Amino acid sequence: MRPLIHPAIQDVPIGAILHALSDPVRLTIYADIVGQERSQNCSTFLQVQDKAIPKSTLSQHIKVLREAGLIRSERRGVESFNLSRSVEVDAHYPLLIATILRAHHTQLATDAAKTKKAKRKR
Amino acid sequence: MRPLIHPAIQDVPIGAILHALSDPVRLTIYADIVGQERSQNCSTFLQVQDKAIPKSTLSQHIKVLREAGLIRSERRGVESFNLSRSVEVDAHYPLLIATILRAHHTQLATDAAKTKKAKRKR
DNA sequence: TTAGGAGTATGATCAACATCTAAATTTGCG
DNA sequence: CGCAAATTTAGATGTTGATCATACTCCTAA
Repeated sequence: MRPLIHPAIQDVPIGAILHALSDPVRLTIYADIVGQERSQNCSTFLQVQDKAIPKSTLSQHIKVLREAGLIRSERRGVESFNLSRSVEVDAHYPLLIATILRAHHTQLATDAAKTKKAKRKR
Repeated sequence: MRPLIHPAIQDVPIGAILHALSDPVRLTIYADIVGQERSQNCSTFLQVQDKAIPKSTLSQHIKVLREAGLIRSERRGVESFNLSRSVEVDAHYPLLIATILRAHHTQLATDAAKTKKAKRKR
């Protein structure tokens, strides 16, 4: 297996980061990785938003996040752990991650409110 | 011509915003619109980064920005002016725009430095 | 040493996107 | 009215992206 690619943040175009996080599945996974203190192994994400995801799909998503410089994947024995590179990203693009994640949470809350309102109307 | 679509910010998924700004051409155009106090007509952007862009392509990019809730297009006579909706976006997703634009500028600076260094090596 | 589990690579498929040319639409003006 | 200017739409094309099934590589434990 080829070694995993972990680019330096300066070499990652901002567009690649935005693209990586523009996918709802990836944004959810990434929010999870950042949120957890401990790093996560892949299998943690086999369920995203009540939807089962095949492990190959998952692996692709994680690859995109990794090659956007957002996470680091470390192999420990059989499994590999994914941890956020937010310190590095913050150093180069201050507040970027925090702001996007905040927007993500805002949206989750907004969506929940909408669902509630829709139910009330029925 | 159909009326232009200007969604409410709450109805725009964060992914749509990130996707709209993940394209380098669009990010450049958007940065320009936000940067200018006065709104811009389309023809302003016929040149982006030393590259000529056909009007129709430009129109598409502006449409994506508009439907991501990022800009407002107003027709005045024959032409249409584009202005940033940053106040509205800020209200819903605080700091999002400023942070992304800052990252964009950082990247421009970094790239310039790289080019300079590459030239020095020759 | 080998069976099994974790993750990755490959390749297929379908959808979405970026780009362009050409044609259509809208508006202002003679 | 009828033309010209600014922009949008339509249609075509090549590219990238998302998703999945399958096959593969590594590592570990029995």
